[in-house]
Amino acid sequence: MEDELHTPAERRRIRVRGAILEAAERVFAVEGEAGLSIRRIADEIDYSPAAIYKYFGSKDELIDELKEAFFGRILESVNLIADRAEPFPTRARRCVSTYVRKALEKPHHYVAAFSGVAPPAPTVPEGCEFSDSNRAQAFAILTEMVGEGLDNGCFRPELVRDTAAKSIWASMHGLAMMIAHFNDFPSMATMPSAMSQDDFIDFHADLIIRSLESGPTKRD
Amino acid sequence: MEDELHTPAERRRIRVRGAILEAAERVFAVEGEAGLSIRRIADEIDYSPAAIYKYFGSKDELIDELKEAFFGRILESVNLIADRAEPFPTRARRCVSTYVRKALEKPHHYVAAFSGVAPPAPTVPEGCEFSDSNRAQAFAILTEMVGEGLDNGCFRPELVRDTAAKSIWASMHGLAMMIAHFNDFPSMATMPSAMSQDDFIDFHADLIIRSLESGPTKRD
DNA sequence: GGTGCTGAGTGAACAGCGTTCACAAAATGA
DNA sequence: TCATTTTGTGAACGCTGTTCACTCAGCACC
Repeated sequence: MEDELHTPAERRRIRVRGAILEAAERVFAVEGEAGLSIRRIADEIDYSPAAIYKYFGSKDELIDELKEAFFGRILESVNLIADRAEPFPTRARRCVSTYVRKALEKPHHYVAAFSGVAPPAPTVPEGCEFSDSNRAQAFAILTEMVGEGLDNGCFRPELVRDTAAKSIWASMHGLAMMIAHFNDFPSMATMPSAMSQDDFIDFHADLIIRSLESGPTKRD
Repeated sequence: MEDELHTPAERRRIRVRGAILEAAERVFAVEGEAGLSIRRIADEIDYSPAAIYKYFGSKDELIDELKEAFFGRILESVNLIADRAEPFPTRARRCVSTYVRKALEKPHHYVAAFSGVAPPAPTVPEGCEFSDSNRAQAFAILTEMVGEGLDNGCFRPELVRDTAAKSIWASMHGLAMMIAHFNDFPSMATMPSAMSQDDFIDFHADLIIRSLESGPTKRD
């Protein structure tokens, strides 16, 4: 909680660092990873390109920080919904739809966060990944939710918490990626008459949760 | 079916073009989009970098051809399963799991195919996309399958074919992306004891189809 | 057979990229 | 005030995609 460091040098440093991140964030949100270059950031904050390397070890390191911060904000929003007092299966559905909607506020960020390919061997990652903390937190929210559904009998008892949680994550991640990638999803060019994007997110969330529910489910 | 063009010049041209694509495919599969450069391809086939531009308009054009070919191969495999005589809900599940498994045979290809972000405005795409033909075919397979499930009463009658199909696509796409991105999915570093990757794919496929089924579903 | 012509292939160059490095300037601690 | 550390810079290296003037081989036609 004691974020305020007092020496002028330290305050100056985090201010410049923040300016770099903020400029990068701005460019990245609009033009994506392709439009973001070290020289571009340097122009934006009126510094020389080399200066940025006094604050970040590499471009990847800088971008990773952007991605993780954004993903953290998504999790924050989902957490807010998860803790809200609301009847259960509805709340679960809202968690899913909130995740997707939050992710789509900055499609470039979200897609970039998942765009690397991890190597099969246990070597150091090539594609940039999430910190274990973010992965773990995303995962914790979901397992907790599944656990709740199991406890109150809403979900099928034979389900394994962790496994079901990963399945939910995969499915909602897929929708976020689809909409981010195809600007016209779910309408799609070949099939113009379709559900609105907002309605589709809710529909998808319903399907995801429904796949876990125990009894024959009925909706209002 | 009359692919054989007779003039030596024409045959030579498609042979060189094929060599370029084959070299690119090889490098791309192992090192991904990052490791693939025009100069690298040129080295691989003992041509000058400029020569490649006699066969492809740009690097993006070349890579798009790789991606589409790969996605086409995925669809081919899924189509084979979809047409096979097999009891229905099982066949539907197999379509989903086949899609995921095929996609994961070349993770770099699959991830790259979905890595661009389409602009919100109806301008020309910035991220590389699928040809409408591939999108349409992927979509056609799924809608047909959903239609079959609706006809034989296996799926809930209130479902809309196209909407349900898109939802399936999103969910299975999500799993493919997850496994491609996190090398340890679904185990994951923080939670090592978990289902095997193969079993998880089947489990996920089961959940996806189950979310569409009408009655209380029971499995063997 | 000689004569254009079309297309394949090339080396050199351009602009941009991430990154490094020796160096100047400024801020800091004594 | 002096020494030291930190901050910022310009120039360079090696890489990238792409273009362009150029050469040369193969083909059609008279």
